[in-house]
Amino acid sequence: MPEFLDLFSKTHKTVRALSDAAMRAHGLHEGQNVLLAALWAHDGATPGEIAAQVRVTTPTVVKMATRMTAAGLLTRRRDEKDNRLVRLWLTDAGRALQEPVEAERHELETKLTAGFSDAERERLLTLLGRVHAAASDLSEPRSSRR
Amino acid sequence: MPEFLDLFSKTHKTVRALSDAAMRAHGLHEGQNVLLAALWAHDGATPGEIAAQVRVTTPTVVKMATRMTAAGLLTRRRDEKDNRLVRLWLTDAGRALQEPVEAERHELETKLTAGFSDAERERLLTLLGRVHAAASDLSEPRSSRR
DNA sequence: CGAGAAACGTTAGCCGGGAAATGATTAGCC
DNA sequence: GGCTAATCATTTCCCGGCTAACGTTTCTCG
Repeated sequence: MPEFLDLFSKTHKTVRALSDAAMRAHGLHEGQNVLLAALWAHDGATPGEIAAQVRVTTPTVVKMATRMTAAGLLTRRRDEKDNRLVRLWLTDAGRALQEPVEAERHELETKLTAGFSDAERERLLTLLGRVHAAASDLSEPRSSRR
Repeated sequence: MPEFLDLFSKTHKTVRALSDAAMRAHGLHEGQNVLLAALWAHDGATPGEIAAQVRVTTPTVVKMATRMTAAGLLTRRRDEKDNRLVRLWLTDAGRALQEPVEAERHELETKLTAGFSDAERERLLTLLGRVHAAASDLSEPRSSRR
């Protein structure tokens, strides 16, 4: 199996497990933190907006929002001016998670790159960034080519 | 949001989408290729063995095996000596996918690291490997510490 | 103004992945 | 030898993610 692909997915799996456990400690499921992050930055966003920003499909956001509403983290309300839109609003509980969750994620990041010098950390980000750019180009060949 | 965690998950998402599309071209769903790879290396393995090797839970393998059996990629047969065990055997169709699928994944890997010098590629693998090691240690603190 | 097009959210159905409970079979030990 | 332990696979139920189909509401254009 390809070296990079293999290592990359293995790494992702273990990192994801850690992230999952860290979020669970705050009563969240993996992935819900990114939806919350979108609202922390822009409360009252619509499912479509969030989906686009988080790079996920709208149905995914809708389902997560349903569960998170049931969990008391946010509320749904239709936009009064444009009744096609639905806006998601944080509850106090949802807002209260911002600081502890952000701290938790920052701590995880620190632990994962413990032992890295600033230069190494920088190199890793740069190289990963190039892979990301290459992957993005492959999935949606923007610009260039004629 | 943490820099590395963010970039890492974004990259994984796009890479995964590419991998998914590539596998779909061969009639597979994302992830099924790793199960097949396990069988290509050791036909007749049990769900538990595969799960351990692929770092996934047994139920996941069982469910995938059910679908892949229905798709004609493999067959289930209980071990004659130990009837608790179930052994998964490749069908001709499952075996026939090895070469094209491996080629496809190798090609994807090449495309993702296009433009990388050998040294850069090596650095990326090394750095990712360190993150993987750190994550593994965090999830199951083996050895050390007293 | 009114009908068709466009923009949104929602639902349904599938897949991979996990935890917990169940069921069957074998291993071990008194 | 028989009863309890351990070992496996399987089932059930969640969650995140995607695609496709659907229903509403708003736009737009004749």
